[in-house]
Amino acid sequence: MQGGGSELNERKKLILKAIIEAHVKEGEPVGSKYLTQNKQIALSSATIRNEMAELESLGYLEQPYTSAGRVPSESGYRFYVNSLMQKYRMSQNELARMNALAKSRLAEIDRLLESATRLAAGLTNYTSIAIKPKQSTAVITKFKTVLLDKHLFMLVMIDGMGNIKTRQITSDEEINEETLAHLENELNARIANKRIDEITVSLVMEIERSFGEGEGIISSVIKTVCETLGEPEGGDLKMAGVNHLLEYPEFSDAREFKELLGVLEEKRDILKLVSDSDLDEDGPQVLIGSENVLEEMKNSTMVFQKIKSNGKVVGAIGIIGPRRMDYSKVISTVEYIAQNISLMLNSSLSLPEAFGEDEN
Amino acid sequence: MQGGGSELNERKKLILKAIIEAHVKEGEPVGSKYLTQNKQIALSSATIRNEMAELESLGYLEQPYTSAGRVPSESGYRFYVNSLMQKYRMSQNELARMNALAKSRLAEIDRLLESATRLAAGLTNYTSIAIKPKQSTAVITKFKTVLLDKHLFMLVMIDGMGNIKTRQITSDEEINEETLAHLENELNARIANKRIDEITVSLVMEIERSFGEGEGIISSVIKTVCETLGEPEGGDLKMAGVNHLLEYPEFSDAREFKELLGVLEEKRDILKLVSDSDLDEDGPQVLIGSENVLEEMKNSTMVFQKIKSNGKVVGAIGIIGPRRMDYSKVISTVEYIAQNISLMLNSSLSLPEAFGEDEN
DNA sequence: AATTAGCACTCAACCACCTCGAGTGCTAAA
DNA sequence: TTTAGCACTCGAGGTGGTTGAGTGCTAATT
Repeated sequence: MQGGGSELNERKKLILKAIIEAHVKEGEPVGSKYLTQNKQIALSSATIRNEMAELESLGYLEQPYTSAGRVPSESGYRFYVNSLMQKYRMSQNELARMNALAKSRLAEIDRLLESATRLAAGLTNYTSIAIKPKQSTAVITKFKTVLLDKHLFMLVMIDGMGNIKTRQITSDEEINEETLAHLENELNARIANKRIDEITVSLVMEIERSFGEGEGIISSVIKTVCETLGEPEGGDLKMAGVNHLLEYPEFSDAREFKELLGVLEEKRDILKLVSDSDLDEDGPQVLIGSENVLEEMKNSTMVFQKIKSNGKVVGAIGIIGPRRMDYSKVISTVEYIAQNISLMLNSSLSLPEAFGEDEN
Repeated sequence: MQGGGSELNERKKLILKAIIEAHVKEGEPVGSKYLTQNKQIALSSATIRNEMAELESLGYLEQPYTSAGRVPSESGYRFYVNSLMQKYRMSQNELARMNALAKSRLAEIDRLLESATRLAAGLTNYTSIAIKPKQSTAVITKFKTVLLDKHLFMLVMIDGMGNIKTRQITSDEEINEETLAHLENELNARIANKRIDEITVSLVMEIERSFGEGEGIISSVIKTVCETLGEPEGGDLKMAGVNHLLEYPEFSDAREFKELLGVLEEKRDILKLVSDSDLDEDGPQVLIGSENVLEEMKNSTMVFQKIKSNGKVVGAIGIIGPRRMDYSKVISTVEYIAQNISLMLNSSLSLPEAFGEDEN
């Protein structure tokens, strides 16, 4: 289905490329006559028709109905992306907007990803998503506490991946700095670096015993910790530019669009899709139509790239649109943004290896 | 346009109510014959027709075209909501789902609102939004710092409204606990309780002077603080169940739906709409069609209620759907959820009044 | 052998026309 | 005051015809 395309001579490649680019631009089936306008193809419509017929029997083109023009098939797009496509040249304006992101120097990955989605959606006119994978917060390596009020404090947890999570916890009893410091020590001594199944009742009781009184908060703290460890958690998905999709006739069918929207809102499936994808692949990944496992996306294309910080995947940024998509532009954009973010994260001085060897 | 409806006799009210409820259920214009099936209305179709004609001339009904049935007008819905509607009785199942939210005991308003939107969308089958108003973080009353790593720390800021914001800040130089404690003190002494226009360069220089060395971080800290104060910030909008809207024929027109989606994504306008609404109104507020100022929402209805914690508005929860909406159910749902959340927030022991008099 | 002109054929899109029926307003009878 | 009866309106939906872009095939041309 995908066999390298070495069976295609140069002329077929030229025609296929022209058809795809015309179709992407116009959104309509491309006929033989239309292609004769193309200066690169100095052939009569009849000859082009013959070539098109062959390209169709090879599976690269499809005909919506007899006597309509041709439309690229999934394999057609795939071959185009793999072999035919030229690199997209960014305009000055586009470059400027991307670089503005880099200059913003947002430290938190959450806020950075949010800006990145908005940017990607704005540049491409498709829907953009940003993903933080559901990394298993297997253990918490370090606890910190901050007293906010007599009855309220904040628990800061740093996990093995260098993620920082905060939760606010209220207490009926009054809390003072000492109690909190004590709590912090106990947590770091007894709970830190333990998996959820290693947090036993006796462990909790030990902590409670070490508190003379004021042990009221402990159970809610432990509950919070366990929730943080246990939750499928982390898996977060932001999106922007959903409304762009409605500009494309492909999504004028409400039912289909509703399904896609449902998947995007549900988040779970998309997160899985990205997590399951080839981990070692550093560059942009392109899933065309049914290459997406999800039934609801069989008429869409997703382009995404993982974002690495110090060798670890910390997120991904992607674009979702119709199968008929400006692949060249989208792929370049995703690639450029993802690379920039990775760069920004790496330059803001490494975190991970520094953890755990610190004090505690 | 809206005049109390005292001009309507009981029979007209009965017919108007029946028309609206039939139209909400069926989604199509309601004819006089259809209404004769209604046991409550023991009249012939001809009589009903006469009444309908009068209701139309009073502005409560509209006719899509001669010889179609009648459709409620905006004023019709408005009158229905104000005077005709009966209280919706929740089913056991619905009550159970709402109470599950109350039991979750989420402390942070963000996460609470997120759960609430999902619930509201699920219960009503419309789109639900949750809003945190852009309260002017005019001043920060208290700073806290947490050292996370040699080159990274977290700045915790508590503003006048009791909101807690955290930002991570990286530094090229190494940071130690003492530097950080010093920084915290300086911030609390010099920056706390100052408006953004009161933070002068000389103030910053004073702080820098008080640091022998390691003053490298100060500028980025101040920058972060100013960003936090200056940003329109805070205004946050979550939504859920957008795809539900596509089930209603009202939104099958892609262009219109795209506009609504655009407004929802842009967030700004919706936030403004809710912020501008009657502050003193405690109950649910219903904006039908063009009662929404936004052009894009003139065919939609928004029902929302503010959420108060200790007398202050800390958010709102709402439903957006077509004008033809199950008002009774939606209003009850919004009301119930909003009340529950307010209750939860109040029961988790007051914050605001405790701030500022603490230490610092 | 490869290319092209020519031609018959196909089929969605478009339009004009028609029928159907739900629903109306009005009038006159009950 | 209510209702039966009737002529009328008008969108929805179906039919049939035309148009034209596009095809595949064949035969002529290079």
